[in-house]
Amino acid sequence: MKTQAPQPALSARQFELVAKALADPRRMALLESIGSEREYSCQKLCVEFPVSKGTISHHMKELVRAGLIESRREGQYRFYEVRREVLAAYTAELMRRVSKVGEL
Amino acid sequence: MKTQAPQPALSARQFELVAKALADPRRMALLESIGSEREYSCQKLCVEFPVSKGTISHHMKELVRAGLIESRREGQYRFYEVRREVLAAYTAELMRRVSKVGEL
DNA sequence: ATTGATGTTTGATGGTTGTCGAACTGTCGT
DNA sequence: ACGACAGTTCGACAACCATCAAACATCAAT
Repeated sequence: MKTQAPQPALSARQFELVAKALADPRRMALLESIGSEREYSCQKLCVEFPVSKGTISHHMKELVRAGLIESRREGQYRFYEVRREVLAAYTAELMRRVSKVGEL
Repeated sequence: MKTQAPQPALSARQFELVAKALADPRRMALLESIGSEREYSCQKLCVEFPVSKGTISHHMKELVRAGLIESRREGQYRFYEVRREVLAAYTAELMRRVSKVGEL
């Protein structure tokens, strides 16, 4: 019997991508900012973080690639949103992988 | 009201170390092997993984530094054990950091 | 003490990656 | 069409890191 809602289990590939994406402090900080509101504009990130636009763009590409962020375009602006289900799936898979067999 | 047992909250520093430690696939694999039993010898890891002793030692140092592994010496052998509370604290902190304010 | 086995440390190397600046693309007003 | 603003992409560079081989340290048994 399942006690948790059936998360869409990450592929081994995506698991790696998420882990890598979360490993960089700057990327983690970006993720946190975006997560602090329902959506977050790229422009706002560029103002908030002391790095070049190019660097922001690079990091966002990685976060999207990992599936942790969904991006939407609105005119000249781009908006980001955290996909918490993916993050939840990652943590679930993480705990699952280090659980002893035959233990809860 | 708290629904979860109060985990010993990771420091910002340890949070980074754990994220970094989990980012390398080899290190993750080592962690999984160790987690598959109550304890795991370094020797067994050296046999199981197709990398040099030096490399294993390096990875284990990182895992210990992150607090994910506890190591114990027994005669000429060294044994490792996963610290699941730390892993749990990491995932908890991870979810906490990307939760919107005023949302469950 | 000498040998053999287990880990650790060190130096070198090749690959990855975070960062910048600049060039480029795309969109909105005027 | 032009200029201003928003993002992306590219080339280069420095820092980091996974890996190896070899030297070193530690322990056990002969």
